[in-house]
Amino acid sequence: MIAMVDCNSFYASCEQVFRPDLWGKPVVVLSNNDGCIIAANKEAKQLTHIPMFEAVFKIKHILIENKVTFFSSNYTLYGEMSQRVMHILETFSPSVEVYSIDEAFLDVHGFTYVDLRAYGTDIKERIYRYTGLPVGVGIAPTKVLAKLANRMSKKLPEYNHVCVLDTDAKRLAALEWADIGDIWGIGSKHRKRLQAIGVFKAIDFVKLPLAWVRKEMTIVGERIWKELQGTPCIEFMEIPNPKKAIGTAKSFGQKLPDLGRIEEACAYYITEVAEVLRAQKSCATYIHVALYTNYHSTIDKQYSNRTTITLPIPTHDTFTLITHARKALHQIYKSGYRYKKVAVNLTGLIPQSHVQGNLFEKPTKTTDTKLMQTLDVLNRKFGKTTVSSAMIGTRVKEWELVKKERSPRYTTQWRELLAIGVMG
DNA sequence: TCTGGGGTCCTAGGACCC
DNA sequence: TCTGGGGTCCTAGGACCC
Repeated sequence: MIAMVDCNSFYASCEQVFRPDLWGKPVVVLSNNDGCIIAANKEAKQLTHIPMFEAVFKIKHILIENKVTFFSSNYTLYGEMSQRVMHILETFSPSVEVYSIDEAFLDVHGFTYVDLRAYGTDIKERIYRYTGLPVGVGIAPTKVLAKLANRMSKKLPEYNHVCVLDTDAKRLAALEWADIGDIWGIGSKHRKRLQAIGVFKAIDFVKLPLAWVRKEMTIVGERIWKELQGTPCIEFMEIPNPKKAIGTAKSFGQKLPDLGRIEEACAYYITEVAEVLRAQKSCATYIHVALYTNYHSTIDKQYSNRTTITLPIPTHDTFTLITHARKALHQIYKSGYRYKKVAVNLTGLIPQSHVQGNLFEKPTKTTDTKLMQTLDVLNRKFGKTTVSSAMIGTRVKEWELVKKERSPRYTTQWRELLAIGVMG
């Protein structure tokens, strides 16, 4: 059996933990640049005219009319709250797969003498008591079914956020209940195609011939089909695989026509991704750089382009990566446009211990990590970009993200700790 | 004026190898 | 008339996840 634990409206809940005055009131969290809504709590979701991912400027009046509190995203806070939840989960099972910032699978096979419903309730209550975050728990024989159980735990009040599918009768009842689009791995495209042939419920889906599913939905669909029947096909991954690509593609806070400014942003993004690359002890073989104008705009001229550079020797050296990224940027930049986004991506990631040199250069030259190690230590201790390449510039970062309504980083900054007022 | 970001996996097709 | 067979690697595009 597998348990699936998922935090309710995670980002919004994190904000509410530190704001008791907002308990029971509608709260939403905005994307980078405060562009659209990416999370909403139960109360905000009940206001049906707040669609997810809608542009904020279009519905700001609705938010204000309904007294919805909105926050810029505060990933420092959410990341740290997530770690607290994951640490608690590790006390419940020797084997935990952290699936995303707010979800984890727990391996509970062999828990023969454990009452799984009581176990799930214990998880839910302990997390709430220790962190203030509400979660749902679904327990079932496969991951896809555990995901479904988790959904039922939240949607059907009688479960009270803990649902166990431990018999075939319960499994079939769950398949009768679930809409096809509710199934993990079936997105909007497949949902529409399935509905077109009369498949509306999960139970209809498992009645389809496997050959059809395989042909129309590839092996991905086949796995979902089998998992819904109770046959595990999706591996439990306690130790995450190393990343195959590390990239960043953030929109600028404002549109930038000037190559110099874009170079600074590009160097900054490379600095960020190179740090992640080194943390994983990998080196990159390829750098992809892409440049975009604002495709939503009807008044700006549109242009976008991308290019890939193959490094002579794979590296994780920030300075080498910046040099090549800059070359790539120069290849695709055209003047006369107002740019909105630059994207950098590192791929062809290999372990740093496996870097091959070429005829003219030894690999040690590009993976001599002492300088980079020192840089990482300093920046970790004294703050991001305490020491960095001059390419990121010293001017005001015009490209920086807009975050007008960010809450304090309550759990990671001494100066932003929650202050409790004393009456009288 | 203003519209997110970071990933994964799978398949088909092209280029190439022997 | 009629043109092999077995394989790898890479990329683009599609679909999905949170």
